[in-house]
Amino acid sequence: MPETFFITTPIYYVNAEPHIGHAYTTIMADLVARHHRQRGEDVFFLTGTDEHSSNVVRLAAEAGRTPREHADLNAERFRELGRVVGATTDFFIRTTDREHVEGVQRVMERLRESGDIYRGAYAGWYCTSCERFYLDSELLEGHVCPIHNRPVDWVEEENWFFRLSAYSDRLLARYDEDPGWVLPAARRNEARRMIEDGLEDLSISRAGVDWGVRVPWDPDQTVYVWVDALFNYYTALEYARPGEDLVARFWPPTLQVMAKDILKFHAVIWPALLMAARLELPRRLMIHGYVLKGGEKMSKTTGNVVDPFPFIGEYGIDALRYYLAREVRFGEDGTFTAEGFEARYSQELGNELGNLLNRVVSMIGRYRDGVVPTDPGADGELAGEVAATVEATLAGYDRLDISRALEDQWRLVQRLNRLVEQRAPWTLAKDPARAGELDQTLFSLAEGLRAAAILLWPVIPGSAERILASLGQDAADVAIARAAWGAGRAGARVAPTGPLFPRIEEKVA
RNA sequence: CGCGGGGUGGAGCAGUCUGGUAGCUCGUCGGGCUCAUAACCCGAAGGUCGCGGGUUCGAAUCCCGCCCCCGCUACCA
Repeated sequence: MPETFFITTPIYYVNAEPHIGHAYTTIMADLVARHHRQRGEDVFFLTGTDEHSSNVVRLAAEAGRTPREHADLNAERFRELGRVVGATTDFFIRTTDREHVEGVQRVMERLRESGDIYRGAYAGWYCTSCERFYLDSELLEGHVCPIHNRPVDWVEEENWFFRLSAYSDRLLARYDEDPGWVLPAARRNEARRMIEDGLEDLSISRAGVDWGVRVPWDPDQTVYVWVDALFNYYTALEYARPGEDLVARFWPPTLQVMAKDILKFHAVIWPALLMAARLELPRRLMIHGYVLKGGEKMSKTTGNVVDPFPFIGEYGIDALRYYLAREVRFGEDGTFTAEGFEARYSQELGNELGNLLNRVVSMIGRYRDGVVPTDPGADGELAGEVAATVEATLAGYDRLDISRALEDQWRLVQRLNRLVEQRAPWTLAKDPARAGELDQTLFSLAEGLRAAAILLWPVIPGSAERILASLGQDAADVAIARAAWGAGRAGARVAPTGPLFPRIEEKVA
């Protein structure tokens, strides 16, 4: 049985406009998912949309729609985003799915059995946009929400509470037993600090909200949206493939990817809820940074939101995947600039990688009638470098330092360009006595490029497949094992192709 | 106030955990090559690593203090 690998993105809030940040999260998760598929693992990649909360009801009403219509419309936009960025998602969950709703209700019963659910009174100022209570001291003059600048409501209600405070020790123990549980370390420390500073019990239901999951034993209450949302990771497995027990096969998540703004929900509340429900905790959480625009957080207010769609239309999805993976160090904030994007596209993808394929295929065509020479077996040094790059790739993905893995892979690409200059095949070709050297050089170039394509496949899948096809290799077989020196199809016939990353004159604003 | 991140040649970054010649990409300047998407390769110039103290034979890296920027608040990954 192959190892299983269950990876998730957060579910995206339907009220949001899909922007490059969502694309980034999905793309990074997809890189990891694809990489593990290359290793031959049994991968399940989950994403979806978060559709409940009174806020959805309000916005839907403002748009003259029912909540359902509103959610349907926007969920589709996120589904579309996933398609456009090339995400190999296995299932797209919507929290309004009937099966999810029922799943959450079953989970609520499990939580209740823990004995850590109790009924409590809550009175305070509540902002429906924030979905949270405020202290008097936190509010602006006249009881106005400091975030939304809207009046808050005085709410007195009986809610169901989760005894989160009782889980501090167990949570800290989890952190201690595996320092790599939450990555990167800075985020782990931050989460730990939240726990050490003391946890308050969590209200996990709301009264008077219709658009949500009913608390099974108290239909007047609906489940707090975050509890509803978090358990998507579990409920999805219950019904993603009817007739199959994916829970048994995939639970718990091997890796959960998310941005730093939802650290507390995933690194504190979520594991506590799982403990209460007697479910295994995720093996690892990866908290990534923000894609900044001009060094600032993107915001609709300041109008600096980057819409990924035009860039994808102009340059192709591989270019965006490559740029984000390379430019933004996984785990840290990074900056998106049109100039940087164009620079990496033309310099690295076009000039270095695309042109490398072009010149290699062209030389094999010109000097060897399009047939890759068989391995003369004398390029041990290059073979070693390829092997080292494979190792660096595996290690990089294991540490989730994907930017680093990509840098290492790129060094191989650059090494191959250098090899062309060093060996100067055009000179070798003029001297029949050096035919052996020429064979060796052309084989090594084709072989190195073939390995690079396989290693780069998670990041630039379409382009990698084109490279393999152009080299006369099976583009469908991208198993990491095939990146080994000499593992390709022998005596392959190359097929010239158009430029992989054509030069582009127009610029996308 | 508190929590977190950051300040490294013109620009953008790595290196800081595990002290020991400061590295990468772009840009600039000079040279080479001609297989290739006017692409590729080689070389050079350019940095007192935010400021001040301390530890040390030795500090970008460890310790103390200070300054500045950013996030934690938003439609939002």
